[in-house]
Amino acid sequence: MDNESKEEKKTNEVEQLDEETLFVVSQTFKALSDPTRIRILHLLCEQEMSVNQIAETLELRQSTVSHQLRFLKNLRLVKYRRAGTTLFYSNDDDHVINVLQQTINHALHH
Amino acid sequence: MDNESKEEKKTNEVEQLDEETLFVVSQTFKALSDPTRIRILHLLCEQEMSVNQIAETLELRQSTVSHQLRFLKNLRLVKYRRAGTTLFYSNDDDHVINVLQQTINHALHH
DNA sequence: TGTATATATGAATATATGTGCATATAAGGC
DNA sequence: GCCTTATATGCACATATATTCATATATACA
Repeated sequence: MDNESKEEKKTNEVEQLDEETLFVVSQTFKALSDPTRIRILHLLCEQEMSVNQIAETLELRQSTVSHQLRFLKNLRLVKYRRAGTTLFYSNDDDHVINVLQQTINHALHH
Repeated sequence: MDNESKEEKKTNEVEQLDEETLFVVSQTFKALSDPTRIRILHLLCEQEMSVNQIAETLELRQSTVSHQLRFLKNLRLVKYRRAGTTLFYSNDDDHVINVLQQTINHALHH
């Protein structure tokens, strides 16, 4: 009989998720569960943008955008580069962006 | 010059998401943003299970599981089949399950 | 019809979350 | 240094969410 490994399951038994994995996964999806954050990430898929540009494009308050960018930054989903007083934000997690695009396309074509 | 279509973007301009798409996408990710629902869906990936089986396996109250299953059922992420007084729940959306597994694997191997 | 078992539901509660206002910080130009 | 511009942050508030208890519903069976 085969030895058990983390990647395999026993007969008829599903491995349970450890707490850390559960936390990371739920946090990731939480980032994608808010319409404002989805709009921001969708913008940043294709180009980098300053906080004010994002706010103007999406018709949101500057503080709202800044708050959400902090959220996304903490999860390392976005990064920024400074140019004077302006911060240009951009995508920093291809896996998550990919998952987002997949799901958007799935929703659009249905 | 090419005509514009819903699927293409103008030069340097990202198409904005319509409200319905935004709602569907955010709801989908909201379903995956809670640890309890993740655990339930992860269980149901591989096998169908009754409400009580889920509750026992995950050490949750019956009512908690039932509430979350209703949530997942409303989004058509799970379905059930009746056998007497017992309801066997199972996965009903391969796309979402796929996205979940992808992200779990991404989290596990990092 | 009555009882047992499985599941669903409503109300209550504690907690999390998103947004806006006001203000702080930071960088650049004068 | 002062002023302007861009962004971040703390607080307050309204709303959403997850869980629990108690109870309702539904099916099977004697």
